[in-house]
Amino acid sequence: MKTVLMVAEKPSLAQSIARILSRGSMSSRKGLNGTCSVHEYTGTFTGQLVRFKMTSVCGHVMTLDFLGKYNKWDKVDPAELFSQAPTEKKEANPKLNMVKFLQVEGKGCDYIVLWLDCDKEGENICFEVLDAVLPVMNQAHSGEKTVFRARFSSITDTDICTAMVRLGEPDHNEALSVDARQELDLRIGCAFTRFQTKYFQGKYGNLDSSLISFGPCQTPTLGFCVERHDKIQSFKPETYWVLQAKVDADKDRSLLLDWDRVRVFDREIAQMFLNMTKLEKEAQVEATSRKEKAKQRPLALNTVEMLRVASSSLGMGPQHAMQTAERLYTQGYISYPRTETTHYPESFDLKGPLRQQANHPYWADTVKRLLAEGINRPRKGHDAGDHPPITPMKSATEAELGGEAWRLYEYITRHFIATVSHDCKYLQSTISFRIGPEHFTCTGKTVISPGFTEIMPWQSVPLEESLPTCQRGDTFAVAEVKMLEKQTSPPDYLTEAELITLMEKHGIGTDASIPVHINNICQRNYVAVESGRRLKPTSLGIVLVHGYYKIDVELVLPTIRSAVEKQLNLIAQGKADYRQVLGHTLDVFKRKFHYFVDSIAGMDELMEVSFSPLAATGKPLSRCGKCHRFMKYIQAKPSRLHCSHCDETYTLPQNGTIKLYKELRCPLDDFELVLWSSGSRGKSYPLCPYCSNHPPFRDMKKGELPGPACLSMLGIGQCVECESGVLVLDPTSGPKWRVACNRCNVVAHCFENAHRVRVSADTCGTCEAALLDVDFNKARSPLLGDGTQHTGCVFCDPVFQELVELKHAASCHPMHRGPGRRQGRGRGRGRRPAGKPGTRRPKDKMSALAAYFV
DNA sequence: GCAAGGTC
Repeated sequence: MKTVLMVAEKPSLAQSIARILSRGSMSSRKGLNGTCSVHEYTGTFTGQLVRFKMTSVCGHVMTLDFLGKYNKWDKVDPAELFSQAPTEKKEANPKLNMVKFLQVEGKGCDYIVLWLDCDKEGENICFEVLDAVLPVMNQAHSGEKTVFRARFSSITDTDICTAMVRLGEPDHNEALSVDARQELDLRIGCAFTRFQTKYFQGKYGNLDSSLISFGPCQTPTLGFCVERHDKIQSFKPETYWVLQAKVDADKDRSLLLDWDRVRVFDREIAQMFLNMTKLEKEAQVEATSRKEKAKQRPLALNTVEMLRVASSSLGMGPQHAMQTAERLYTQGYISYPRTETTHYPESFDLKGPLRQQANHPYWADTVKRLLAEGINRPRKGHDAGDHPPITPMKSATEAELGGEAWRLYEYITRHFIATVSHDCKYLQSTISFRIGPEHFTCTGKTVISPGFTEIMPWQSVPLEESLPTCQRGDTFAVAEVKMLEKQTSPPDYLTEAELITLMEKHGIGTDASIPVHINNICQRNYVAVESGRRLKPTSLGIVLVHGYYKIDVELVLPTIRSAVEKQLNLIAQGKADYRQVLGHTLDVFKRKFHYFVDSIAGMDELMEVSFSPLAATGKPLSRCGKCHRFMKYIQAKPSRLHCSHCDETYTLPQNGTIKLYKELRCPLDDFELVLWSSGSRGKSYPLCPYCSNHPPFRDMKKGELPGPACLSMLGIGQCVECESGVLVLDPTSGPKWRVACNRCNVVAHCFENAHRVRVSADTCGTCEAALLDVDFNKARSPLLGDGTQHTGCVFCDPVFQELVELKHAASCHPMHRGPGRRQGRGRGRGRRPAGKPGTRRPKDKMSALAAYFV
């Protein structure tokens, strides 16, 4: 029997589609990566009985990156990234082993049906799947078609079954347009980001951002926030005047009337209108109206609307809201949370999910009534053909979900119930008055039936006293006419919800990536989230955007993306050549880049105002090995040492504190050593600022710590647990002395209360580790007799063995540690494992250490 | 270390 491999874009869709096509009779198993499942069943395909294997990928299989050597920031001129630097496709998520998985499942299959999402990205993934799978599939008989594309617009029985009988072919042009987008984003984003970062980080010490990034989505996103900031800054309040009239309605009730002119900006004119009305005793009723109006129930919920409400009403950031929604989805409480669609397909069973809510403590009454009296069909929304709107799938209580997840679930559920409820109906009464020559109006609303506002009370029409009944020609006594002086007020900072709306309107990002872009500009310190989730740009964010305004405003305009996308669409439609569009667009941006580099002084002028030069930042810490002057320690991210005399900067390990280390100097380069430590219970080790930036040994990675020069004074021998680590004495750890591995989290506690511990120049005759020279405290010396000094091997010496206890550093939370590392505590009694068979270690310590790195 | 786009 022949086999048909079918691939969807994500595991959940593979399951839904397989269930529909197999009519529920399938057998399922997990794939080798533990994430994707394979659903198998038999059926007919092109008139023959076949075995179907339905599985999925997890989004993109591959991602685009530069060849490794072009990722060295110090060695590559960012301008090269526009054309010279070659790119390669790498597995998007190596942990998932997607290519291997597809090949295991695809081996021996005869046909393939691609069920990827029906958008350009999905079309591109089709070809990623084919690249992986075609080489291992059975060879086709001559002329026989083996590759098919299913096109569907919703995940319903009819749509899926129709797609299955009308299989087509994957669209190469659409896939190419995505290839082009990937390459453009990569080349342009990385070139600008690297240039800006290096340029400004090399000049300013208090930027407080380890990266100064640029991107066709994130930069316009930041642009929106700064645009609002500028509006606030340049706002000039204006004074205006309004007339307010009050008439007597009943004995003890008066009505406030709104002026039909709303407001005027000229005091004298306002005064003139006041004078003309003030003398009038009566207000004439000119007209009355009573209209039944409706407040529409909401459209079914899609991702972007959910994120807006989560931010504005629940106070949850988009990234967090999305994570919470994903958890609710995987636990089965809600349907798939990433969708653009606000329309339920005709065949969608609305009553099923509603019935689930019929006994919920908070809304059972409303739901039961809806079920008994009949639900209202949801409004017609937009069908993007991806997934149904976000729908609660099973009932849940606050206790069950807890906190944030509950609040989001509650909103989703209330919103869903609202979409099948009736509109809110109310009566709007209006009375138009004339006082002298001026016209005034009074309106009032009374609810006829609350409809959906019952389940969404925050949307309800506010209760108002009803207006008095009257008709044209009636008069009311004027109680008062007065002139109020008011001022226009500036807009407030952009709310996250407003920003989402702007991004959606300008096509910046997608429902899945909008939260990521917002998160990026926050994390990079371009904007800060203020109360009410308003986004206030930082001085860095403002300087960046104003700099783009000065140099090349297109870099920050929202049209930067849509203009490129227009070109990409030509590729997708087959109207333009992929190579040509790519080459042309890269050429345009390459010119922009060179102009930007040439004009960077314009942005720099703005930087100077807000930030201090490297030389003026930080405090003197350690001496430079070249000029022997003090270098300054700059604590702001990324922490580093700067020698203003040599104009050199040396980056330091992050996330820890740096101190001077005993004024010792590195024997290789004469730089003063510094001591890095992380947290109170973490590790610490000395390092040479020069060695760790300019590794003296081949193949030693930059930033690998501590530098071998320092190890030469403190290294003891190979780690007892990991392959490549070196055990290093932590010379600051006394009186609870420690020896720690420079790679893994092995820590040995030893020689408690010893006065002094030093690494000796001699090595152990048995295991070749460096000997330790220990001065014990006289009163507590473990040595026989009254000796206080002992030299020996920490692994082999019988005296020392009793004094060494092996542990693991608490530098990271146990939850995040890999499984193999938690070997518990144990006394480091055993001998150090012998070297690899057949390898003889050189005696000399320096060359022994070099052997680890070369 | 960088982009944006999928998804877990």
